[in-house]
Amino acid sequence: MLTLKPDHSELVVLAVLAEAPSYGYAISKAVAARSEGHFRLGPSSLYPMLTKLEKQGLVDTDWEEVKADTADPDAEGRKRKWYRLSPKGQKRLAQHIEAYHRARSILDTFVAPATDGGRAAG
Amino acid sequence: MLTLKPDHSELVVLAVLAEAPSYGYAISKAVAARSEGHFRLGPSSLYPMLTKLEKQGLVDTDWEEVKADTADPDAEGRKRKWYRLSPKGQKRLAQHIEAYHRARSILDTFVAPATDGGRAAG
DNA sequence: TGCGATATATCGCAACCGGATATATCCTGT
DNA sequence: ACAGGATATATCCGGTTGCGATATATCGCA
Repeated sequence: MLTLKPDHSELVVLAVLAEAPSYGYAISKAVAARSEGHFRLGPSSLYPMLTKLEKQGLVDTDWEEVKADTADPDAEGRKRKWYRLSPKGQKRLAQHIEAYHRARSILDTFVAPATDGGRAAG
Repeated sequence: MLTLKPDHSELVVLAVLAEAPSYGYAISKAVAARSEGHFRLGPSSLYPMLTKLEKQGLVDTDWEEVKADTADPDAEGRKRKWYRLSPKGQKRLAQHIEAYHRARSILDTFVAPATDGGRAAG
């Protein structure tokens, strides 16, 4: 049973992370760049999803301290949370891709002008 | 700007109605049949949407009296609400299809293994 | 010193989907 | 005559999702 509305956002994020580990802000930019600005993933959509992915064990995380150019070695710098695709996440991505391909082929039959089968009224 | 999650249900219903006028129950069956059972549109999803389409003027409606085989001519039979795509609905369908095609081509670039452009971190 | 970009995160609203439920008629088999 | 399944439309409600608005804080540059 296919979902009529597959979670494209999750697919996209997992696909981006499949190429290389990344962090929230960079993922947001990467999605916009790769889609030539057609897809946007704002903070309010992205971060809750990343948290969800983390809870589900689809991604592993690490904090990076982006130290400022300061003399004080104890100074707290900007923090960057890196996300890596876990093996579980890779399997999930494969499932997403397969589901997307099936949904796509079926949707294509609806979008394409019908030749014979499947009249509207039964 | 593309929606990551286009309303596929609406696209499907409009596409079915583009072939021929139909009514709720038949649309539900047609969707299941054309998708070989992979897409399902149950009453609780379909009827609110048809009502929405009607309110937006995307479909025109007519009630059909499906008279039973009875002697009484005044007997109330089963009612069937037919939906026809309006010109406005045809335009909307065209927009849906165009949006779907764009979303599909972009999603394909995410799904396909990347060759060079658009690294995750930037 | 200030401002835009970087960076993460939550709140709350609206939309959507689907299970459960309600109502009523038609058709077929027994 | 009756039962049961198919036909046919419709609402209620809860879970999920997505997003605008908002909050906080640092970095880099002029």
